Amino acid sequence: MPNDPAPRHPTLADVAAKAGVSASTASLAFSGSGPVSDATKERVLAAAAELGYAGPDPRARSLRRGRSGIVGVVLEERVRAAFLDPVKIRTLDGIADGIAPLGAGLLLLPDLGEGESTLTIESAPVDAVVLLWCGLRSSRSIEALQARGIPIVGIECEVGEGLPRITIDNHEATRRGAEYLRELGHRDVAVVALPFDTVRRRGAVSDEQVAAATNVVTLERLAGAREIYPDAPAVETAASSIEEGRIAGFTLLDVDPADRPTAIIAQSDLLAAGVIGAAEELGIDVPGELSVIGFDGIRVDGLQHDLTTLDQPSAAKGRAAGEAVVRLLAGEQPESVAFTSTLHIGDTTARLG
Amino acid sequence: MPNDPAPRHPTLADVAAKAGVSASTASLAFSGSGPVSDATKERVLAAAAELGYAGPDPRARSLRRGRSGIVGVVLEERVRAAFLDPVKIRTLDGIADGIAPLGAGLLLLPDLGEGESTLTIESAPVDAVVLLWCGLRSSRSIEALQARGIPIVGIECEVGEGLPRITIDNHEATRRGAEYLRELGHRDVAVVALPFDTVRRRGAVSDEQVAAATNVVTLERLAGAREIYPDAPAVETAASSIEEGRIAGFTLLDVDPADRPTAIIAQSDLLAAGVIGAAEELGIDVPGELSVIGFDGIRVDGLQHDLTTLDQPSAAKGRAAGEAVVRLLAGEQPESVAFTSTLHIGDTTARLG
DNA sequence: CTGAAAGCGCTTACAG
DNA sequence: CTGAAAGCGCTTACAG
Repeated sequence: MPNDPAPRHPTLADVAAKAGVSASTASLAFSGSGPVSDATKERVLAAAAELGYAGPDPRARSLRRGRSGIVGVVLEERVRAAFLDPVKIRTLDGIADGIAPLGAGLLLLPDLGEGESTLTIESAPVDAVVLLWCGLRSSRSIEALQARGIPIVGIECEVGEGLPRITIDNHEATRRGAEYLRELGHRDVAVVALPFDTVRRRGAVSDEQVAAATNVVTLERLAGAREIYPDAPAVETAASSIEEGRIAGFTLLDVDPADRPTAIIAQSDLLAAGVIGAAEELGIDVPGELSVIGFDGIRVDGLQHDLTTLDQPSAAKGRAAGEAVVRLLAGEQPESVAFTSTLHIGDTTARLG
Repeated sequence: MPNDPAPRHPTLADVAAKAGVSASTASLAFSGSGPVSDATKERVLAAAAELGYAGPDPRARSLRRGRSGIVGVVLEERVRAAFLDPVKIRTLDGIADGIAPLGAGLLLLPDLGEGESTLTIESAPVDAVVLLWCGLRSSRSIEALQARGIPIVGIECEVGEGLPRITIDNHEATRRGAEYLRELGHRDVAVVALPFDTVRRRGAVSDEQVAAATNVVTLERLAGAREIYPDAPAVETAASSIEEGRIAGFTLLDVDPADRPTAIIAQSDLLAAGVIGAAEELGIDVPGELSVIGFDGIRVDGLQHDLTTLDQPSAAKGRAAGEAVVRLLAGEQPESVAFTSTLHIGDTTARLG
């Protein structure tokens, strides 16, 4: 038995034919952007209803119009990962808010495609793109987008000359946090760092690794800490998560007490929560024996402490990015925006000794 | 001074011309899906590089190929709202996981467009769609999608005959929770309900309103509670949030103590957390003077209690929906999936008196 | 108010 | 291995 012929769906041409009008007129009847007599319009709509025509095909329309009504958001990794990180969620929330006037859809894309058929920034039908904490390989994608004339906004991401960037004071904020630890008398301070690279590793970080790193946020925050503590050792994590913080915490804390740092600067609140968890498991009192400082200012699920942290305006960052997209699409040239983080002093830091 | 002519971006035809080959050959050089000599391919790529051609236009490609590589997720309301609800986030996470084999992008769409130019389900270039807690007006959209032959999966949503649905046991689970309260000796029980409709209201709900309601989840959970407590009054909220729960809590609790319920069945954990907050503000002890039960099994930020709740597998629901999408796109006919919730007994419920 | 024509940029049989 | 042709489904000037 032969296969059924693929059920072809009616097109505007079919509707036009059925209604006895030209395709142009039928088009006008649907878009409402031209003068069509009520009678004709009615005839077209009736024909459409009869044929089960559901309106213009979005693909054809976007090709013809040159716009898809979609704003892409490029995530560092798998789309899934974004839903596990409260900072990203807040930022996405802000972006959605910022682009609201556009009535556009939000398309979540991974930074790199894995298979042949994977939808990537380069192959996605987007009108504009927001890059979120972009990694190394984004630079190629950025070139491709620019070649195609697609507006780009970067959040914590070097998008290049003349493109708006939304940033926070990673270096200065961390420096301020470190300074606070110094004021509390701490001398032995270690850093639990975000990933340095697209390649995910764990463990102590050498100077060579730092020199070769590409994750700007990680580097800026590390540099801020080392402005106060030039010799602070750093442990790399594979992601911003409580579990990764816990692993790094054990690396730093499950040693001879004499070799233990008295304070840890974690580059995210999730990492800080993990460090605190590790300390608790090892019977190390926070903040009595160990001070911990985070970054982000989110509330971490299940954490019984009021974390000392650098509170950053995640939603505002996203909103600013969304607004920049709106302006770019309107042909304007929005400025870059630099936000400031605030040191929130909680109960996870204490004076030494 | 006249405007600059809009800078036209190079097309495949330009590249082909420059390379001295036909458009078909140039296309093959990019897609790699046909036999092209290495020399020719190189020439094409060189021409592309010189012209700054970044590869085939996604819009044209998707029109021609008939697929966009995008899966749409339709949210009840504004896209923003989804990022505020942990249950939705988890479900989205599951969907992203489920469709991973597709390499598709995830497009977030509001249930209803507001402006003329708004991207809606009907005007979005999607290959398949997941409807999340769809409301009343989804039915029109569903017809439109079906007319266009786009596969649909519903999560807690009546998508119609033959289409796969992912559900949980809303009625039975709530009934079980109510039964537990009855076992604890409670007689005066009230329900704090999710919205009954697209139109958002607050306050006591009449039988007429129940009869006219369209939100199936709300109705099923209410019916489950009333199977045990047929006369349980219900208060409607405008959304699933702590603040809405707090408002409803005051409605029920800020009255003559003799008229107060001894237990409240909240239809979500966020609502339950709000109710508990209201009780605390009113000096009513939970669970001493008031038992509260939620629904979802999420951890609520800042809630100091271990909430008694009906734990539902949100991520698994999303994953099942994603997997159903994959099967539909492969031409298979996936089954509907019904999940079961578990009664988690925490410390917000206690024996009466 | 309506229609004929061109074209958005690509891909895919089909010949050669 | 390469090219000429048709066409995906629509919209938009341009005439009438």
